[in-house]
Amino acid sequence: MRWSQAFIPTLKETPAEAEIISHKLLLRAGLIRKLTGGLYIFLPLGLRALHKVEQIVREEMDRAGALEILMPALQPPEIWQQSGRYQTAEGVLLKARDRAKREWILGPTHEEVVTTLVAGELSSYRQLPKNFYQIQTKFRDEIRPRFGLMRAKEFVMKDAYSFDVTDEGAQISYKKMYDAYARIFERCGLKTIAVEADTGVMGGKFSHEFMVPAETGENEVVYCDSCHYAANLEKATSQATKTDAVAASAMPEKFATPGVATIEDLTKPPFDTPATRQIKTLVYVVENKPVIILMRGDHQLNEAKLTGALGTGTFRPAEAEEIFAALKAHPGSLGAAGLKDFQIHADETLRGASEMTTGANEDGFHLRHVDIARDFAVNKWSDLRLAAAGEACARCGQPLKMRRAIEVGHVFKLGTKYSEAFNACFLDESGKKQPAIMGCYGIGVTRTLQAVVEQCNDKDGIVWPVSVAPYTVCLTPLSVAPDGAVMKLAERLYSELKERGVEVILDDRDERPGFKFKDSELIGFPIRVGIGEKSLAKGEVELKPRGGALTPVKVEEAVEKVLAALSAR
RNA sequence: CGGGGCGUAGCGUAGCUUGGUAGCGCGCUUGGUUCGGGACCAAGAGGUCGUGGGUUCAAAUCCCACCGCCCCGACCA
Repeated sequence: MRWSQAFIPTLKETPAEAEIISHKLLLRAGLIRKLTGGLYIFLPLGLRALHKVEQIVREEMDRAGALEILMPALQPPEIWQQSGRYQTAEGVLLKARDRAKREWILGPTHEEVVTTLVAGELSSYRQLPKNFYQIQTKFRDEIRPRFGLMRAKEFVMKDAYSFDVTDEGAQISYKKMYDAYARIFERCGLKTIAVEADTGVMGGKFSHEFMVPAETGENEVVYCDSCHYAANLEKATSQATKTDAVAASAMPEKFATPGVATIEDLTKPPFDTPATRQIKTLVYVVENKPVIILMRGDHQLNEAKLTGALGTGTFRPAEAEEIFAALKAHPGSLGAAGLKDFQIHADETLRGASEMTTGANEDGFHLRHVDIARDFAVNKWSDLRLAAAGEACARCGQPLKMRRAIEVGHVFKLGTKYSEAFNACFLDESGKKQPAIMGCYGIGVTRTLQAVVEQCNDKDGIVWPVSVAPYTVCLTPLSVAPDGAVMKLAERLYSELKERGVEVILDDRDERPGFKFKDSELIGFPIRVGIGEKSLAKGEVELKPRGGALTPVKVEEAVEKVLAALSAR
């Protein structure tokens, strides 16, 4: 490609819309432009990089034995009714109507479609396992699109769906995808960590997310350096540090705490009760009934875990009026001592605790000398707390760490939820009908692209890995007079590199050297070859890897040196 | 949806408090000089000041409503 013929609108200044480095660079380097919130146009360079990521994904999926198909983005609502997700996923569904006012769904994911396909086509165990994938635009009615391609209303996703005869088979399919994902992200030049994840509305059995560590990530990852345990904060566990039982507990005693409304307030004089010796009483409305949740004062409730403990996701924190109606007290003075007519869920950490302080269920009063076992009618004990950095790893006991990360991929073991809903069954060896055991596997392709930029940049711009760079080599003649020796050599190298299969761009613009250098560094081509009169006088050109040192190379060796430099990166 | 911020030329912005001519930088056009790290000089083109309403002799500026964008929270690849 000749730069003068291309469309590469680089920007010296950052548009106000961008907040994080990758978004700024995607705009400044002329890779994308915004149409409106959450919708982006891929310009030529951006599209080339996107295609590179897609191709890596495709090659690794094929290598793992998955079969590429393409399903419609437009889907009939009936199949969403059939899976039950017309209601449960309603929040993310973008809908459209045709001329007959019939409703359509712009596909946010394709479990329903692919399972319908399989239900009609596969009927024998001999045909399994199968894994179908596609690379396609997905639509989601995001509550808040953000950070350019990171979270958009429309994005390119690779989604794969595996169908197996047995649980063990499904496990193997899952492992294949897990391994393929690790290869894909590695080939994209990304450092990722695979973490245990919550299955959320997908309704699966277990899952892993592939995370790119980044301060700007929207996820919190909890990990352990010594045993390699890593999990999404939603899913993470830590050792239940038992609350010390203090012997010879007196009977509960009510005491006045005027104006005390928080755990924090009680830790101050004159009360001086540490948060670890307080019981936090939360009220949730679960399927229209109030449920009481007890946490230790220094712990936070993890709603993902609560979903698991309750067996339902339809709950919300109760409003202050609802709480008062149920307990005759306001938040800040709540307590569950002596309550009998409520479901009470408590976090494991509180098991056996005594000498605790909690609300008295009377505004302005608390109770001390509370003993969980003696004074509370706990219906269910579960792990409900949000893990925190510094707590002991549940596996090895070492302190856990926490960091932010970008989720670029997610593998799920789904089970038979969809195969049962769509009757995607097969006959096994004994002629018995069985639902296929499914897995589903997603990669945010556009997000992965941005994650690469987020991870690979310096003060001058993007530093593309060779594997996803829009062009790998930028030829920079410092003078473009067509009859000059510099441009003649540039043209010759341009042809030779193209012949050798190198994706090369020739900066034939009549611009000053500094201007061209800045542009090539902003865009981040892995190798730049500078061709100028000074070095040419010595029979040399200048090979400059992005972010590396400039090395003079002999003209006649230039092509080989470029190829060597590319394969070394 | 709740909270915060912002809409002025393609991009970045000043002006708004205290109403009266819309300014600067980048980019763009033309000419010239430059030519190894985002050159310089000169002359230009380009603006319904987000939209609608109100106040006023007069509104980018004051008031109201709406729309859009960005950030923080709930959602996810």
